[in-house]
Amino acid sequence: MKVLIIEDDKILSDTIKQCIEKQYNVEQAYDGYEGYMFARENIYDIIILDLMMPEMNGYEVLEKLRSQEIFTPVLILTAKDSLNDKVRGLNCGADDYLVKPFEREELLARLEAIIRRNNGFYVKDTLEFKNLKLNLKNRKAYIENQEIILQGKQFDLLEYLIRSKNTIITKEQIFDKIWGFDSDTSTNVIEVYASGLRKELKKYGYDKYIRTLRGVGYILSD
Amino acid sequence: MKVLIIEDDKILSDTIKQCIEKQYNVEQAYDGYEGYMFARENIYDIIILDLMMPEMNGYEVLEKLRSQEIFTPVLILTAKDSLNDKVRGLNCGADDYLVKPFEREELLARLEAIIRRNNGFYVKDTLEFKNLKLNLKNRKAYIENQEIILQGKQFDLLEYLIRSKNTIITKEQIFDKIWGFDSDTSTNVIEVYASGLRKELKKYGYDKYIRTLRGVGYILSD
DNA sequence: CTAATATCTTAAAAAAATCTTAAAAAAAGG
DNA sequence: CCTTTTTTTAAGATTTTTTTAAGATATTAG
Repeated sequence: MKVLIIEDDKILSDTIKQCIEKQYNVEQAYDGYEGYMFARENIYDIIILDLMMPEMNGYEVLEKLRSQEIFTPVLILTAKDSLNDKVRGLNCGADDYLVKPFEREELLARLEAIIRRNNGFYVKDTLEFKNLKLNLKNRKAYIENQEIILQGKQFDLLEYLIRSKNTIITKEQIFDKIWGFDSDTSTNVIEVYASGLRKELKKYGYDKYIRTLRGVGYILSD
Repeated sequence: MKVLIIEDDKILSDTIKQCIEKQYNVEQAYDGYEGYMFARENIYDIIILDLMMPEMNGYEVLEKLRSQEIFTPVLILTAKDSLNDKVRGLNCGADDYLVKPFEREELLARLEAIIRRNNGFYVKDTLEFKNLKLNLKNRKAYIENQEIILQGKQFDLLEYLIRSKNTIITKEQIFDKIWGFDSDTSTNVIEVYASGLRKELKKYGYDKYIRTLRGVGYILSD
C-alpha cells in the first residue's frame, strides 16, 4: 500500500509518516504543486492532502487530479473546521475529512475505512485477468489452477499490470511504483522483469497479452 | 511543453533547466538577441526571460516579440526588486515576475500558474479535428473510433498540425518543434513524415486536409 | 513550353529502444 | 558465516523507428 502525504508543514508531515509507516509505504510532497505532480502518476493507494498550502491549495490539487481522471482516494487534512470547507472538499471528490489536531488512532481508522470502502468491505485478496488469478495474500499466481512461480518483483509487476489492465502504464510509472522514484537502479530492470514475466506466462500462451508500446510503456489487454 | 530560457548567466540557466527538465522540454538562449531569434519562431509554450542582459535586454526582447504578435507567455526573472521594473515588465506583456534568488518550488508553481491561466484550469488530454481524435495520454489516434497506428514522430507531427489547425505552420517551425532547432537532421525528414502521415490518413480520406503550401509549409484545414 | 526548383515517395541504411541471457552483487534465511 | 534466493548489471541480439538518399512528380517563373 502506497500512501502520499501532501503537506507543507514538514514536521506534521513527518509525524504523520511516523504514525503510519509501519502499515504503509509512505512518500511525501511538501507543496500542492509537487503533490499534484506526484499524484498524477497514479501510483498511490491513498493520498493524505492538506488544504492550506501556498500557490496551489488542496482543493486545486484535488480538482485537477479528478479532472484528469486520477481517482486515488483522498483523505483531506486541515485545521479548518467549518462546514463550508468540508462540503467543498467532499464535492471535489475527497473520500473523507480529518480535522487537525488529530489522534494517531483516528488517522489510522479513517485510512482503513477508506481502503475498506474502496475495495469492498473485505479487502480483496485476489486479482484476475482472464484465467490468470493472483492471490495477493500468499503471493501465488495461477493459470487454470496451475500454479506459476513468480519471484517478488515479478509478482509486483504482474499485479500492477492486472490492476491497470487495458490502460497504458509508462515505464516511469512502473519504476516509481515498484522501485520508488528515488531508486537509483537503471530502468533496464523493468525490461528484465517484463522479459522474465513473459517467459513464465508463455507456457500458457499468456505472454501475448503484455504488449510493449515503444517509447511509452506497456499495456495488458486482450 | 517547450520552455525557452533566455539568461546570459549560463550557470543560472543550467540550474533553472535542471529544476524543470523533468516536467518540461527545455531550450536555452544565452543573450537577448539570440533569445529573441529563438522566441520569434513561436514554438514555445513559455519563455523564462532575464531582464539584465548585454546588447538586448529583457524589456527589448519582450517589446519586440509583442510588437511582432508573438504572444508566448513570459515569466520575467530578475535580481531587480523595484516596483518600477515590475510595472514595466507587466506593461510590456509579461505574465508574471520572479525575483532572484528564488526557490525551485516557487519557479515551478509560477510556471504552472501561467500555464493554467493560458490553457484554462484543465490540461487537455485529447485533441480533435473533425472525426479524428488524438489521445495524448496513450498516444493513440482514432478516426471514427477506428484506431490508426502512428509511430512516434508521426504522432508528434499530427499533434502539431491539429494544435495549429487552420493556421499555416512553416517547415522551420515544424522542424524546430519536433526535431529541435539544434538537430542536424535534413529537413527532408519532414516531407518523409508528412508523406507517411498522409498515407495513413488516406485510408479514411483524411489526407486531403493536410495541404502543402509550397515554399512555406503546411496547413491542416477543412 | 522549358528549365529550375520544390515536394513526394520509396527503400535501404543508420540509430535507437527493447529483449534476452548470464553473470555479478546484494539481500534474506538459516 | 555460509547458502540460497532475489535483484541488478551488462552486453549482444533483435526489433522498430528515424534518417538518408535518389528518382519521380508537381509547381512556378520566364
